[in-house]
Formats: sequence, structure tokens, C-alpha cells
Amino acid sequence: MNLKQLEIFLAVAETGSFSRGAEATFITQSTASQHISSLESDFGVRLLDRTGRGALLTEGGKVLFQHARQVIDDVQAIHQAMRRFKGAEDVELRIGGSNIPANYMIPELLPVLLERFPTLRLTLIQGDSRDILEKLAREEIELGVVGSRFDEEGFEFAPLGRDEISLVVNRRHPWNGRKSVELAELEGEPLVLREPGSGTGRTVNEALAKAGLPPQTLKVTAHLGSNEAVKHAVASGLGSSFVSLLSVGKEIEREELVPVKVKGLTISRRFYLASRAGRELSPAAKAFAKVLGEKRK
Amino acid sequence: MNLKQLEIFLAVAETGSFSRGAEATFITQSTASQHISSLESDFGVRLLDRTGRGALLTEGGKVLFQHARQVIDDVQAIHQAMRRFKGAEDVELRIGGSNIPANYMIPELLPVLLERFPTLRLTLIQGDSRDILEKLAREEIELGVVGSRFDEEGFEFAPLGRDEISLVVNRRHPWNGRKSVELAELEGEPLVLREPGSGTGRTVNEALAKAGLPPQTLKVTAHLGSNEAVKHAVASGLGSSFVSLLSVGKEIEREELVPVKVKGLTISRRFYLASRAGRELSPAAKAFAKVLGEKRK
DNA sequence: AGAATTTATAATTTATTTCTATCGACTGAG
DNA sequence: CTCAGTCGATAGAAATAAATTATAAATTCT
Repeated sequence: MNLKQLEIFLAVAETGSFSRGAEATFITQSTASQHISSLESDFGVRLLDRTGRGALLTEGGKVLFQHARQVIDDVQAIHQAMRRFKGAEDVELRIGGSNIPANYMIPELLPVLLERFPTLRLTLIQGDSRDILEKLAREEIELGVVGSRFDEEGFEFAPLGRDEISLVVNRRHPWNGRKSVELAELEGEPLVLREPGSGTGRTVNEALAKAGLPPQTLKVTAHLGSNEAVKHAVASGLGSSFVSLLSVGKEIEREELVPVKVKGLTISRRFYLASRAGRELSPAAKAFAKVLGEKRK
Repeated sequence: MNLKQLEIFLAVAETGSFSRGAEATFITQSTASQHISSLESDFGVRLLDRTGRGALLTEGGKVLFQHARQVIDDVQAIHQAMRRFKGAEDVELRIGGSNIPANYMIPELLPVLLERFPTLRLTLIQGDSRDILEKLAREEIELGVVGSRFDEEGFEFAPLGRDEISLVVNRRHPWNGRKSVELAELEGEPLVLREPGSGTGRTVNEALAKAGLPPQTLKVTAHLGSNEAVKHAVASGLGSSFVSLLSVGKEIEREELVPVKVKGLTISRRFYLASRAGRELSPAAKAFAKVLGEKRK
């Protein structure tokens, strides 16, 4: 028994004729005859009564008909589902992102992505890099955008360009308008930073220490728990801060915050697109990766 | 795409390996490889990531997997359903019978039939011969057992042996013990008969008229509407009657009723098994027909 | 590094499918 | 009641497809 035989059987049963059923399935009457007869001997049950003016289902044929219809419908569904998948239609793309990517990079990509795949449903999981990679390994997500790479088996990391972390000050701050400030000027300047455990916090601390300004030499007014909190604090004049430029695009535009260069200090962070090593990406995921890559240039 | 390919795909996906999937489906690894690759090019989607230590489903593979499982399960269901049908298991056999067959012939056959097909469900439709044939034509029933044949297209009638209609009298009746009575003695004898419109009533009237005893010459005490009513009337001494011997087996055994031969009068009626012309019977119906045929000998 | 697995591929054999042509049975019109 | 037309069955030839063996290429494990 195979699919072709079932299709032919359905066509013959529906048209009530071997010849017309054959025609409907684009084969000759002879072939139809052979296939039906093959089904009959497979099941050991006569399926159709040949009446001289066509063919009518036997009781056994009626039983087969129901089930065959079901199978053929399911097969249709397979083709539809695979076509949809290829076109990334009605497909759920599950990706994960750590803080900055999930809040400031990925949302910007959505319009472009949805323009290309209008029926795509995207689920974005947020968590720290560790979380994201774990979910990736468990196949809960297909891609992750993270701020650190881990040398572990099973993952592939593609660099995604940099996110620059810059000093930002309040618009009423005396440094507003300065082309740049000296490193030394940072001493004594009240700063509002992310907590040292966060990705951004670590990166900033390391970079300042490397430039000769270890944490103790700085006047840190507050350690705050989120990027948004830091931005608000700086905007309301609590102090200055180092933040991801990606996260303050709007605030700079509205001149609520002002970026200030620090001579001899460039803090930048790479983001990586993480995927399971050696695994093919779905068309939607490929498109996402491509859009992400283009955007960063 | 065909069923074999789907089966192989499922096996490979489940075992996570081309080689083991092939083994599970009793083919060589080479064949599995070819079939998977054929599926992949059919759908234009990579289904499995070959990792060097086996194979894992891609996102597209996951989509196919769900649907393929569904189809293969349905195909299993086909085989089960057809096996059941062949064994007449779980099958409803719908037959029709006119009065005498439905009440006295068919119920006797049930034990034999159910012994052979323990899970058979039989539905017995009762009605006059006309009704039964109509239902047969409308495919509401598969077989009918009727007391008359109609020369109409589309039906086949197989004779089923005879049902003898005999004179029966009350056990206290003076004829009890007589080997036979003369035709002439029937004149003046109080009779309880079926109404002339019924099958039995017609047959009896015709036979008596042919033997020289038209209805007017008989002393008919009552025309009753059912065979059971007639039996009770005779048993309680209201008169004698002509009834189907098939319908009074028990009463004769219990000596509530006594059959009496009438010289020169044999009334017998053929029953026929009616089916749709040129149509194959289901195994259960065939068995029913066979049991019915055997019983009548 | 080398043995043992892994999947892929080429070539061959085997099996199946399909078609053409033809047959015999039945239907329906005249 | 016959004869053209239609129906499904079947044999034989041609075309396709499937499965196998043998081997390659890549990767993993020891």
C-alpha cells in the first residue's frame, strides 16, 4: 500500500469509475485498475463492485475510504506546512538576547524582519548570556545574541560589530560642549554606574582600571540595577555615567543626555550571535541573522 | 515523497542516526541516506543536521516530524481497520427482515453468528417486504430476508427454503390426536386468521381458495393483527388457525398448540435473501448468508 | 596517529510502475 | 436483438525507481 494507490482509490471511489478516476489522477485506466487490484489483494478485501457502468464502494471500501481520505489530507498538510516553513510563514522564531541586545538592538530589527516575513511570529527571551546559551543548548531557542563568548563545545559565535560605551553627562553639566575631557578629570566627578556584576558594569570597570583609574579612585555616587535607571539618574543630574551608546540614541537626540569623549579611553564591547554548532538554521533564523549583520555595518 | 520515505525519516530522527534508523526499518544505511536526501530536495529544506556522531533534527525537520508521525499513525490505523473489517470485528451488520424472518428465523441464527464473529454488532430492521427492499436500495441495510420476491432491477434474491404454514389447534380441541383432517371439515370450524393484507394472511387465503375453500365458505371468528395474537387466541380456545410452523416451535413443544395435517393442502412459503445486485457482501454479511443457508436445510 | 564510526556517492542489480494494445463483458439505442 | 460504445482486466514492453554493494570522505574516540 502506498500513497499513490490511496489517491487513485479515492479518485475512483469519488468519480465512481476507474476510467474517470484514472483521468483525474493523470494516469491510464490500466494503471488505476492495477493499483486498485493491488490494494484489494493487500487487504484481502474487495473494495469496489464493478457494475459494468462504473464502480461502487463495497462495505470494506467504505471503511478504507474514510481512512484514506484522512491520510491524504494529512499529506496535503505536510506539503503546506513545509511550504510555509520555507517561506517562514506562520513560523515561530525563538531567539534569546542578553540585556542590551534584547532591549536596544533586536527591537529595532523587527520592522525589517517583519517586512520580509509578514507572518513570522518572533519570541524574544531575555536573560544573561549564561541563561541564553543554556536555552540554546536545550533547543528552546534557535539563536542568541550575547555580550560574551564562551569557549564551549556545541556553540558557534559570530561577531556582530561593536557597541561603544561612552561617558554621558546631563545637558546642564559643564562638560556639555567640550570636545573631550582628560582621563584625570574623571577623578572627583560623581558617577552613577551599573552594578559591577552586570555585563556593562564589568566592561566599564575593566576598561577604566586598564586606563589607570581603578574603582577606588572614582567617586561613584550610586550603583544601579538597570540601564534605564542609570539613564534617568544621569538625566536628572545625579551624576555622569558610562552607558552603551546603543541604549541612549533617543536621549542624545532629544539632548537629554550628552556624550562626551574621554581622551585615551575607548570602551567597546562586542556582541555575538550564538548558535548551535554544525546545525542548519531555519529560513527565518537565517533572515534574522542576515538582517542583524547588515544593521551593524 | 512517499510513505516509505516518511517512515525512514521518522526512524532516523528517532534514533538520531542514519545507520540505526536504517537498521530499524530493515534497509541499508545507503538507502536511508538516499531517501532522506530525496525528501530534503523535495521540500527544499534541510531536515537533519549531520553532526559526525549522528543526526539531529533541524527546525524544518521538527516541523516535518510532527506531521509525518501523524500520517504514519493514520496509515497504521488503516491496516488495523481493514484487519478488523476482514475479521468482521467491530463491524455493524445491518440487515432487514419481514415479520416471520425477523421474529423467528433471524434471532435463532444469532448465537451461531456471534460464535463466529464475537465482536459483531447486528442491527435488525423490521418491516414489510416493500420497506425492506427500499432500505436495501438506499443502502441502509446490507441484506434483507423477505417473504416475496420482486422482479425489480438492482436486487438479487436467493431462495432460502420453505416455511410451512400448518393448521394448528388448541390442545383440548377434538382434532388433537387426529393424523389428518379432510378439507371439507374446515367448513364450519371457527378460525382465527391474520388480516388479509399481511404476507401470511395473503398466502393462506390464496392456498385455501386454490384448494376450493374461498374465504366466504370459512367461519372466520377473528382477523388479528399479529402472529403472536393469533397464537394466543388459538391457545385460549378461540378457534383454530393457520400459522407458520417456524413461529410456533416452542408452543408445539410445550403442547400448547397442536399441528394438524389437512389432506390435500400444503401451504408453504418461500423466503428469500435479498441483496443489491452485483455488489460484494461484507465478510460478516457473507457469514450471515451462509449460516442462514445452512440452517434452512 | 590510527581504528572505528559517521554519512555520501557511484555503479549495478532488482523491483516496480506505467503505458500501449487488446480482450471480454455489459449497456443502451435503434 | 444486434451492434456500436463504454467499462474494467490483463499481457507484454518500456521506463522509472529503489535497494544493494562497494567505496569515499569526514569525524570521533582511544
